[in-house]
Parts: sequence; structure tokens; C-alpha cells
Amino acid sequence: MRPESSPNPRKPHSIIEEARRRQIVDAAITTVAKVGYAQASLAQIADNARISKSVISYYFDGKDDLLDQIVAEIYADIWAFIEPRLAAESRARDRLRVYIAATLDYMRSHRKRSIAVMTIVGSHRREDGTLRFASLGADDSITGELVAILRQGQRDGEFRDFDPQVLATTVSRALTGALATWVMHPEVDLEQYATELVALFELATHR
Amino acid sequence: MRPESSPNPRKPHSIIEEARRRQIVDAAITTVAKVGYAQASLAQIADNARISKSVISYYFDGKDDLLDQIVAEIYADIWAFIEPRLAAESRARDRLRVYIAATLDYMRSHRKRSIAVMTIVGSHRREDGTLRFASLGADDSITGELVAILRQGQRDGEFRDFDPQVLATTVSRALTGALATWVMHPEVDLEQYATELVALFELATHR
Amino acid sequence: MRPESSPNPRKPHSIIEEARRRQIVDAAITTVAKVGYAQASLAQIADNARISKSVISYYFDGKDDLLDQIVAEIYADIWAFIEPRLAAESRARDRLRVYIAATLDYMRSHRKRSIAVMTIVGSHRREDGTLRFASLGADDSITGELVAILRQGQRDGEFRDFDPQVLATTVSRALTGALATWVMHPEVDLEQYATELVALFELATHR
Amino acid sequence: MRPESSPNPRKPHSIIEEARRRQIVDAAITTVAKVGYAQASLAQIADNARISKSVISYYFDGKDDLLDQIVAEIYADIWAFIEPRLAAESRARDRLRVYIAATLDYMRSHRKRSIAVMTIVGSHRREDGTLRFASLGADDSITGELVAILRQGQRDGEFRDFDPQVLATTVSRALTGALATWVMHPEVDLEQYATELVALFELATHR
DNA sequence: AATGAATGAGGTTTCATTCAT
DNA sequence: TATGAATGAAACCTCATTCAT
Repeated sequence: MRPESSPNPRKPHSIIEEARRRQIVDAAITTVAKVGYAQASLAQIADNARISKSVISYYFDGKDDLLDQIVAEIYADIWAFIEPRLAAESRARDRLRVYIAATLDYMRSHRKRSIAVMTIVGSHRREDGTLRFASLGADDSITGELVAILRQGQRDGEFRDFDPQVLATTVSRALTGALATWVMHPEVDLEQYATELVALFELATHR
Repeated sequence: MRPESSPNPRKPHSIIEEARRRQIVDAAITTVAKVGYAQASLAQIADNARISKSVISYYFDGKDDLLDQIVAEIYADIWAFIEPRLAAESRARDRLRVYIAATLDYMRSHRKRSIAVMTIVGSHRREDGTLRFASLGADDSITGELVAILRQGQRDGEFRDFDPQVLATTVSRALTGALATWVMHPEVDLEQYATELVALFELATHR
Repeated sequence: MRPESSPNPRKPHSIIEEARRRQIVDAAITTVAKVGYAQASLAQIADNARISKSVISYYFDGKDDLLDQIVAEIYADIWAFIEPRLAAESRARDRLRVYIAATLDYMRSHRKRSIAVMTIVGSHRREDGTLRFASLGADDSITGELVAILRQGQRDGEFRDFDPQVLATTVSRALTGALATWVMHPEVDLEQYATELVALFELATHR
Repeated sequence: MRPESSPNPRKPHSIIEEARRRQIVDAAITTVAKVGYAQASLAQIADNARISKSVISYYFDGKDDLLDQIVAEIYADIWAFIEPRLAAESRARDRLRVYIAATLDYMRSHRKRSIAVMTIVGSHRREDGTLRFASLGADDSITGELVAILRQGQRDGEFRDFDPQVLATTVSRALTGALATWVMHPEVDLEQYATELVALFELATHR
């Protein structure tokens, strides 16, 4: 009985288990993206997945665990998408450009996941009321890479002198702002949006 | 800002009524700022206000109405704070600088209200699942002014050619990003943060 | 809103509230006496009281609180029944006799309450698994009085030398044993049972 | 002690089967002794036994069957412990003394089993709400022997005239009272407790 | 011989809202 | 003007049990 014996079940044992987890996670992503965090109940998620509510409790330690794992999964997914493209560039300016473009590219090709992770991260809280995640562009691992890029640019003399944390936060927020805009106005062209943001932050950073 | 189709027949604008509304609104702001949107129940709000739950239903048309009015009130509050400072400047570049600095100044001096409005706006949804507010920096009235400033700057030849909507959204998101950073790291100096953002967006906009 | 504002609501405010509490407590006593501790759900209790489940949560802090209050109430009830009869006697031997007889008298005239308190006390546990009450005849207040009686008898030279705690526990258990016997064999004559127990413990204690 | 109408066709008495049953029974005893009857779920028992929940259903006809068999097994165990010591005595007075001392001796050397059987017997109920077992010292087989001892003592003129059922119940309850006391106060010396009880009941019974 | 998978019923509790007073 | 009282729905979670493999 895997899900109960281990508090943090990593390596899945069976194919069917992995399929079910996928199914539940996908349904949860769909639900959160559609109705938001507060309205995304286990009942709705189970309905979307066409399974019984208790199956979710069987595969996950509870709602919190499910949402935590979704965030972890999507973060990993985003990183797997961005990292190779980032690795192809060496100069900070190029890496910043790729970071922005690749993130928006990911959002464009993974709409629901992007909305879901933004929604959960912005609302999921611990019992003491504090946010569970470093609310979108401050301390999370991906933004950490952004800070590294900015520092590199300053070290190499490509970038002017600014506070890397502030700029990283601003870039991250700009990206989720693009997503939010796109959600409300689906006709917006995210590629063009990327071009605008790249220009904006090149001007804002270059020496 | 009373809802037009209110079923409760009550005399508007009595002094005692205004006091009660204030009390409720303040308690709701405190609660939302402390525990977040999803956990801010009417029971908690009533507890914080030391009144009975049903008083809220008496003065507001329901939870949605209460939150709507809170957002409207805080938006008006922010605008009343920013507008006169904005009016003192004529050049677009100065107006943008003042917009950024004044907003962060407001946040610094109205911490709870700022957190509350950011929280509500980011989570409050209609019954169909769509966000009730134009999620922070897209279509709301205050950001509308920002767009106007940017357009003016382009018209006057002060600003380079960019998409004013994209830039307005980015500025707005940068400001809420500052707030979020401050919430997580109270030691952050918001005045310095303002200086950083002003420099950033001057470089990003100037011709 | 009393039940929510105060964690331990003592003095009831309104007549109707007291009536509802009575109704709920009585229904809970009936339910526990009939189906036992483990099967006594809030749904069943609410059904018995012909009210909605949520009314129970309105008047009590939860199931644990309800059961705690029931035990406290019945203990107080028993004590109010026994104490005046005890006060009429001065010699330890007489007080012990009255203690036994009065307790069985109470059980006989308050069957359901007696069964309920015995059932709850024997099963109600804290979250750490330990029993909430000093399981019937060890440390509770009423048994404390019994210990006092036994000590007095030894001090006065009426009673032989024995461990008062052991004897008090044995008397208490004998009394709940009578109740359990009566539950299973309703034809048993509790008055005669009392006579037997009085004789037994007089022989067991006298010098 | 297999239920006669078992739906699962399985070969009785294989070595591996016995081992599994032991494992399950022991885990159930441990669980019940630790968390009580109401909280002892099959999931917890299976966890304690480090097996899958469904194994329990494979070896037992359900939770009720498991608990029934546990009680039967422990009763048999107790009897096997007491009976030879009882057989070494012929006079009723000695047999009563041995009965008390041996039972407490068993409890002392089989703490968990004793707690478990006391717990189950005091809570396990049929679907109609009635207790499954003659709650601790009334009609069960072991107490039956106690009644026989008491009757013998009266027949032989060793004991005074009393109701043997009442006295047997009282002795049995006194013994579980000792166990309950020991559970709450592990520092209590059960041998001394036995001495106290032996003295008590010798005085209570002798002519 | 064994179990992973799944379920539906039922557990307690919280929710926003209504209504009589 | 105010609220105590009540409710039904829905929240998350645990339960014992079944079944195909």
C-alpha cells in the first residue's frame, strides 16, 4: 500500500499508479485553471477526472499534498523547458532574452498548466496563513536562476548597476502579467508581447 | 457605492450606518490581509469586528458585495492619494516617476489595505469562474491612468515607441511585486525599491 | 454569537439556548446509551434530537466538547444526588453505606444517564490515545470523596488498615459492575444488589 | 477458532497461515492497546503489521471477526495461565486467593494483551447496539469458574452466605480496576495490589 | 497466497445565508 | 437597527470492504 506507507512517495511502482496520478493531477490542473484556487474542491477535481473522491485520498496525502506536488511538477516542467535553451547562450544579455522568451513560449504552449501554477502559488497557504510558495518571482528556484543571470551580467560588465533581486522580481512579475493579460484577452499575441518585454528589459539592464 | 438592487430597504448615509460599515470593512481588510482570500470567512470577519455574522448580511448584500465594495473603496483611496501628486507634474517622465513612487508610498503607509486589495483582486471570482477584477494592472481605472501617461509621453516625444498596454501592465505588476517582496521580507526598504523601479522604467521608456 | 466567541461557555444567556442545549445533551445521552460510544455519531444524535447536524456545532465546540460537557453535567448531577445524603451521616461506616446505596439508587432512577457516563468515560480519548477521564473510579472528583471517607474511617479507628486507593477503586468498579449487570439483566434487583455490596464492603473494611 | 461459515475457501492450519494470523492478531492487540477501540482502524492495524489492509480481510471475515477471535484467544490464554494454578488448590479460600493473584500476575506479564481484551470487551458491539461480550466479569467463561469457586466455598461452609453472582462480578471488576489503575499509574505495584485485594475479599467472604 | 486499486458510505466541521424577533 | 438561531450544502477525510489479478 504505497501511498499510506510513505509520506513522500517519489518513485512510482506501477504503471497504473502513475497513470492514475497523471489523471488526477491533470484534472486538478484543469479545475484550478478553470475555477480558481478557492473553488477547486476535491469533489470537482474528482468529477473532472471521473473518479471517486476517495481515489484522490488514496494517491495523495490530502489536498495540500496534491497541490504541492502539482506545483513541484510544473516548476520542474518549466525548468526542463527553459534550461536547455538557456544553456545554448553564454552572454548574460542573451540569456536574459532567452529566459523571457522561453518562459512566454512555455506559457503559450502550456496554457492550463501555467494558469494553474500561477493560481496555486498565489493562493496556497500554510495553516498559519503564510503563503506556501514564494509568491511568484522572489525566492523560488527558477527566479533564483534569473538572479544568477543578472549577477553574471553585472560581473561581466554587460549590465549596469542595479539591485538584482528587484530586477528579477520585476521580470518574473512581468511574465505572470503577460499570462494574466493573455487569460483576459486571448487575442493578445504572446510572441509580440515577448518582443516588447525583451526590449524593455534590455534597455533597463544594459550599461 | 451601495449596490443599486439592494433588497434591504435602508436609509443610506446615516452616521451610525457609516460607522458600522467602516467597522465591517476594516475587519474584513484585516482578516483578508492576515489569512488570505480563501480562509477569510464571514465568521472570522465578524469575530474580528466583534459583531454578529448577520450584521454583515444586514449591511452588505453578501460576501461578494462586501469584497467588491472593499476593492472599490481601496482603489478610490489609492487614487485619492496618487492623483494630487500626479497633478503637480506635467511631463510624462515626471508623472511616471511620481506614479511609481506614490504607489509604493501608499503601500508603505497602508500596508494592510494594500495587501488586502492585492489579495482580493487576485482571487475574487464571479460564479462563472472568471476573475471579478482585471487582475492587477490591466484594465482597472488606475492602470488606465498609467496608460494615459505613457501615451502622453509618446505623443510628446519623451518616450520611445512601445506598446503602452504591455508597459502599463509591467509597471503595475512591478509594484505589486514590490508589495509581495515586502510582505515576505519586511526589512526591505520600499523607498530604495522605488528608486530602483523608477530608474528601471525611465531607462525602459525614454527615447 | 455566544458559542463561537467563548471557548468555554458557562453561563447560558437565553432560555431558548438552554433548552436547545438540553435537547442536544439529552439526545446525545440517549444515543450513547443505546448504541455505544463508537457508533454515536453526530448524525445520529441530531436525528434523535430532530435537529440539523450543524446545530450541534453551533452550540458546542465539536463532538469532544459535547461529550466532555455531558460527563461534567452527569458527574455534577450524581454528586448533587449523593452529597446531601452523605452529609446526613457522620460515621465513616455509615457514609460508606450511604455512598454505595445512593449511587446505585441514582443509577436505578437515571438509567440512561448512568449508562451514558459509564460508556463515555470508558472510551473517550484524547488525540494522543490516552483516556480523557480517569476511567471510572480512580482520580475523578466523586471517587476522591470516597477516598476521603475511607481515610476518615481509618483515622477514627472504625476501619482496618488498608490502601484507601485500592479500596476506593474497588468500590467504584463494583458500582459500575452493578450497572453493567443491570444493563444485561434488567430483572436484577438493584436494591438487593446494594444490600449485598454494603455487606461486602462493611466486612472488607471494618476493624 | 475459525468461523464455521467462512466464505473464503482456504486450507486451515498451514504453517504460513498461522504465522500470518499471529502477525495480524499481534498487531491488532498492539493497536487496540495503544489507541483504544474506536480509533483502531484496519489501516492502523495493517500499518503496525506492515502488511496490506486486504490481507486482514483475507484471513479474517472482517473487523468484527478479527476482534472476536482476539478476545477468544486472550481468554483462552488467560485460562491456560490460571487453570493449572487453580488446580493446585482444593479449598475455596485458597482457590479464590490464587484466582486473584494469578489474574493480576497475568496482567503484569501480559500488559498489552490484558489492556486489549479489556478494551475490546468493553466496547465491541453487535449491529443492534448490544455489547458483544458480557462486559467484564459477568457471564463469561472465566468468571463462571469464579462463581463455581464461590459456590463451593459456601457448600463447604468456608464462605458466608452471599450472592455468588454479585461477588463474582465485584471480584472481576476489582481486577480490571487494578489493570486500569496500573495503566494510568505504571508505578503501582501490582503484587501489593494483589495482596490488598486478597485480604479484602477474604474478609468479604469468610464465614 | 496475496494485494493494489477502488469505492461509496459516512465521519466531523465550516460555510454563507435566511428569518423571526 | 440588530442578532440569535437555525439550516442545508458542501468541505475534506477516513472507513471497512470488495474485486480482479
